[in-house]
Amino acid sequence: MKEKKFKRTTVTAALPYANGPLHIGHIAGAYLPADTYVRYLRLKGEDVVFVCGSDEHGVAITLGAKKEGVSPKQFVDKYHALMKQAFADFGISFDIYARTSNAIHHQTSQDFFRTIDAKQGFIEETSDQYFDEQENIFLADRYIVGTCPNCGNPNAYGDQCEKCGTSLSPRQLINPRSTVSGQAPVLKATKHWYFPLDRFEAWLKEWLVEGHKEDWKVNVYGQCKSWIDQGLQPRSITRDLDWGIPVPRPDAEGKVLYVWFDAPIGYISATRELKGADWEKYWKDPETRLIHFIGKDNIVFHCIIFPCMLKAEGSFILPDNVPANEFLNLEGEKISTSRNHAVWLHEYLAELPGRRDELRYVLNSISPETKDADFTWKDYQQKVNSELVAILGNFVNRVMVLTWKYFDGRVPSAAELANTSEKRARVLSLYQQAHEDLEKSVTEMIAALDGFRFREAQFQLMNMARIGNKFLADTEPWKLAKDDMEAVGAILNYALTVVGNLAIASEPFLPDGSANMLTQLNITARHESHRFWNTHTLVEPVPAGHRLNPASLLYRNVEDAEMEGQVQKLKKPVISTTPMAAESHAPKPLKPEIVFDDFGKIDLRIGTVTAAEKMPKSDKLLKLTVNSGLDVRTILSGIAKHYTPEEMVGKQVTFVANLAPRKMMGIESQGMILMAEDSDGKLRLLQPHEAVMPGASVS
RNA sequence: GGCGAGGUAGCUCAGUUGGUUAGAGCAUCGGAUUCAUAACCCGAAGGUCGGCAGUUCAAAUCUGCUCCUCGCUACCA
Repeated sequence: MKEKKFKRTTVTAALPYANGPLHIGHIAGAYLPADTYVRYLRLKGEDVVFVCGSDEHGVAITLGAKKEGVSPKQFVDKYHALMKQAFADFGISFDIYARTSNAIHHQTSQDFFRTIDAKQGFIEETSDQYFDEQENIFLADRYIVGTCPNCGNPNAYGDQCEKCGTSLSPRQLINPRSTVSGQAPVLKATKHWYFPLDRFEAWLKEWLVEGHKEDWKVNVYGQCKSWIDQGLQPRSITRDLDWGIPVPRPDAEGKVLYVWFDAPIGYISATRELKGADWEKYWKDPETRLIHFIGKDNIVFHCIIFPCMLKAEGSFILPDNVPANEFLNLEGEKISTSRNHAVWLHEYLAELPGRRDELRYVLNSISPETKDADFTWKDYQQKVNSELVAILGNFVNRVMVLTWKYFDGRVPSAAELANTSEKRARVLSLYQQAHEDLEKSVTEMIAALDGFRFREAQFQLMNMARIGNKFLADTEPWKLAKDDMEAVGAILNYALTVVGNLAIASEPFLPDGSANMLTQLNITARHESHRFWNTHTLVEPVPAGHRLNPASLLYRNVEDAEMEGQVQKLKKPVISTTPMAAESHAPKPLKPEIVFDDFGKIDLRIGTVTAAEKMPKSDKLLKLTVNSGLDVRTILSGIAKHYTPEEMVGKQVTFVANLAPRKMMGIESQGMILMAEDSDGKLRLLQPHEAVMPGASVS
């Protein structure tokens, strides 16, 4: 694609869902790269608006509120405040952090809906859906469980059975029940509106598949293309719920917009809230460049569905790029809120105060730009100590200390280093080399920023400090100080120039360190900064004769003791301190009461697994041969993700012996192995405390 | 199961038309140095480029198969 000239840029960062605090995965995925990019654009002097806000609608909010015993409004108020504060404390420089429960957002979303409705209409469709009479809500698929018609798993979800992997619809479940109340739901007719995504297929092929083949990241493009190639279906955009944005139609009483429909419009309403009457040019002027920063789980929505919505509305511009990141793991495992396996942003800020740049630096240097990345505290400590402290911090410090030592804190003049001596000639040539290397790094850093390659950009920043260190080591001003102070002055003058350029260059990555450097240098450098970012060349922000402030350390080493606590916290995530995690730990609701006779019908036995193999073509099923004491039977169990066939052999298992046989993948399963399911979905065998005879009954 | 993205030195990653001894930073080891937060600077060592097979004079790079990780698979937000 040809490089297009834009007048301004609208940058969005994914709206975080207001049901829990932020963790480092969120930051690394969207907010840090977005913030870095926006800071860069601002420094260039571009007209940029950076919007974000809390996503506060949806069923999960209403359920979360119920669990905490508060209203949805109170619930989102709490998490909105928490997230807004954490972002602010961390220094993410949103121009506005809005929220989707604001009136202006409701109005914007309804206007958006009305326009599309008037222009080309939505598809209306009435269907029977499960309804929880006790809670008075319609149940989304994930909130219905029942017995899987395929494998007999009694806890299959309405969309899929996690045991056998079969895709289901709620209607297929046997004995469905609501996960909210535990009650059996009833079928109730309800009308919904669907967005005709299928009508945009041809347009998407042109705009996205052809138009963004080259300039979008390969992971983003690949997934979009695959989605489009599979064919698109109309998508429901309304829900039966009393929390959300009312559907603006007279015949839509009690309906709200589906949260996925209103959430991205939140970017628009946030801009409206911020800019007032001036907002439209950030969304409707073709000379505005729209960039969405998101995590990979949001790709399809931001690259396909939202653009189609914008296109359908008709007056909006489309995203120019969607630099989605992959995921961040923590100490080799997925970040999990339910197991409290996470580093929470607000906790980090409280427990490691004054270390904002450190987290930015580490997260940026492992940024999951092309594949999932792993955050470890050991790596954090190492990167801070041996890069941020040892290379950048140390360079700045030694230049400052040298200047104070030899020139009493006054910037020495850059005397002409004529070839009057061999030593001076050498310094001159080292200077020329350093300058050339520095210019190259600056050019590459800015090119990387333009290409959303923030890891690379930050590496080039550090490279500038490396070049500075080498320059000092090569010129050895502390030796020249014995007989040629003019040369020392010239060397330090240049070294201070490098520090000044580092102060300017580090602002998008390390805002605190940047400010600290400017303070030490006693400059503001606004004009030079603008020049630096626009011309891609070194500037001279520190004039000779200028008085410096006293030297102070930029960064401190992270001591082992500081890491101890963090590592320990992850090792024993017994009870979480965060409300969100505590709530996810809550066991499933109690099922309806039964009488003893109901229980007595079930014949539970202990058996021994004599053979086990993986079912071919199945991800989840193991085929077990079980000696039940009475017979030897084949039982299929959806535990392949949790146990290998090898480890199953010889194990005693508890199983339902009188369950009607069921055929799965062509093989009959004669029973069902009992498993305990942890909050993270992990399955563990139920075994007798000590070995018993096969066939022993369980009661 | 289908689709998408990844699998390159201990760690984080480069390697865009297939072509000399596969690169960088950090870590490790050795050396040098003392202005500096035992920091910096120089040097060395370290990789069967996930595996197998194929195309080719030549493959990390192309083709097929296969293994591993993550995501999507359409009403969980």
